[in-house]
Amino acid sequence: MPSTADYVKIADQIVADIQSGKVQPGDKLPSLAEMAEIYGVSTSTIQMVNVRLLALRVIRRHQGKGIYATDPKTWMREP
Amino acid sequence: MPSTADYVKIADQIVADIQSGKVQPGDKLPSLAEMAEIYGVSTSTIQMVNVRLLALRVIRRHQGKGIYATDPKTWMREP
DNA sequence: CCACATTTGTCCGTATGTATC
DNA sequence: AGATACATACGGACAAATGTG
Repeated sequence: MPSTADYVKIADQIVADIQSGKVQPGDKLPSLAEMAEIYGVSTSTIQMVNVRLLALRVIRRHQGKGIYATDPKTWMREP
Repeated sequence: MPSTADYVKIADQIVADIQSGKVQPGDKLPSLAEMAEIYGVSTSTIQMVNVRLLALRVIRRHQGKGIYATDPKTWMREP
């Protein structure tokens, strides 16, 4: 049984939080350091989460400001 | 002008190579070490490329074997 | 305008694990 | 058993953007 990687699990969790409305589009997510603390991983792992979520357009990053949730309507989806 | 990151440029180039037919679905891509050599970056950067391309389903990775191109018809796309 | 702290952005090197050949 | 190759995670270094004082 191939267990899912931490960075995929964390990314999926964030996706679920936005889809459920727990996190609203435009909301600022915790900082890199805070997320590393929350999920018990390094900031490097959180960066992989961000690369994944950015490719899917689930988040937008603004250097020096923060990371923000987008509208699920704009997400990438299967063909 | 925001300069694009290396890992995004490399990922986009691989996407273009598949879309143009230069790389066919099912083709094996160069190994991590070879790609790092080809593009003049570290294997860590190539891993970021893979995280991005995997999220978009442009590649499939098979541990111990290699990395393979998928059919563009199965890629993620905008809504 | 300048100095500083905070935060994200990118890249690198390394260690360890797992799958394949 | 050994070599090769991908998979994941970590820590560090430096840059760039922002906000505050």
